[in-house]
Amino acid sequence: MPSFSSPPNQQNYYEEVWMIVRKIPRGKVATYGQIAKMIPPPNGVDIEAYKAFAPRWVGGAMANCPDDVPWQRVINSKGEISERQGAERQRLLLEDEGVKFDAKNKIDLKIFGWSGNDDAQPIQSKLF
DNA sequence: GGTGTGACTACAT
DNA sequence: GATGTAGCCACAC
Repeated sequence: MPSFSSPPNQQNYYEEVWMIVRKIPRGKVATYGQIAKMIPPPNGVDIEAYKAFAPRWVGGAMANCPDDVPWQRVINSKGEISERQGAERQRLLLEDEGVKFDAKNKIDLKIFGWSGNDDAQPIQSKLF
């Protein structure tokens, strides 16, 4: 596997990515950039560099994710599945979860996009 | 130690 | 909206 990251720090970063991905509720999807923004850059990494490459690190995390991580819920910023081996299975898994694809095989992030707070469905009577 | 590359994104044209 | 380009990390060869 390519694995453009192996150091302990990066492995730890991977675990953070997986933790967030596991938090994505069924029927919702998140983008690489969205996940990247939820995770602070590792120590020693410039924020600018992180901002530019974090999405790829998330992609690397997905490439090495355990089987219990719903990697299929992680897509690119366009709301489409990044083509690769297994992309077909990814679409099937998402459809099985209730995620709908449009004519262009794209997902409407306005509907299925994950805000990052799965336990805050009621906008009322929550914190604040 | 230079070069290519990877499940990306944002901005410009 | 579809292309093209910049951004700039870590790894394999």
